[in-house]
Amino acid sequence: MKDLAKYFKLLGDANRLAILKALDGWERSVTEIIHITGLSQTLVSFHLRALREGGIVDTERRGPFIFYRITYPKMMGLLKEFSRLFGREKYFGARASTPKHLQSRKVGRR
Amino acid sequence: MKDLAKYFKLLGDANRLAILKALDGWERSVTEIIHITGLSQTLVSFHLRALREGGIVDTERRGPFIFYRITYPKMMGLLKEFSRLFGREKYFGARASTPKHLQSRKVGRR
DNA sequence: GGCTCATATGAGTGAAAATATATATGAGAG
DNA sequence: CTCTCATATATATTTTCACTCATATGAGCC
Repeated sequence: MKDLAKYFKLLGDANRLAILKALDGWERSVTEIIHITGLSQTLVSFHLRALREGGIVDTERRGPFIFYRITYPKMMGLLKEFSRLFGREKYFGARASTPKHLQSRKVGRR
Repeated sequence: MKDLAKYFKLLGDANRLAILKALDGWERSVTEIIHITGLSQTLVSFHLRALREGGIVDTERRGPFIFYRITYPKMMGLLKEFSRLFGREKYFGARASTPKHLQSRKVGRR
């Protein structure tokens, strides 16, 4: 039971949810995540570490950038179902897009 | 976003998950929950309050007993999907049964 | 009324989690 | 090798949370 709770604990923070939403369907660099969420660099880095150590996100360094993506392809779908269940559809309905000068990549059909 | 995080925060505790599992498909009195989970009366009451105030469980008093049930019929299904997603199927695979001398009621097809 | 069983509440404590500030590391450009 | 940009980490502070202990409330029975 404990480890399942661990995953929900990770999802139980508004800033981490915002980060996951930013990653929905995309690979994104930390800088992008910072811009999309409006959170401070340290705070984003802090939460990314938590998500990474919890196994919820994956990373890959390419040049100076570190790209993050969601580990479990189906997770965002479940998040949206939860949203709907609780009458909070609006929050996970749309995915953030990417300013052109930033370098994220759409994640292939997974 | 905030309120969605609130729900996940509620799910992010092993004792609360144990309580929800005890309620899966059943209405249960507090005493039953105490016996099934093995948690102290105060602790169960404490977590039930959190779940109740978060809207995740409903209550109904019948005589001296207060029966608790899960508010969102589909929630346990989603919990199980999450479990599977993270490779934690075992935890929400089976539902607890009821000792005969206790008074819980199966919840109708919902 | 007083007694008992079922459950809730309030105050206090320790621990963990979120955040901020400061500093470090790692990669590429020149 | 130095400078800069991207990102991480260490430490301190603040806030939130789980838990316990003690006590209260509410319903039924005598």
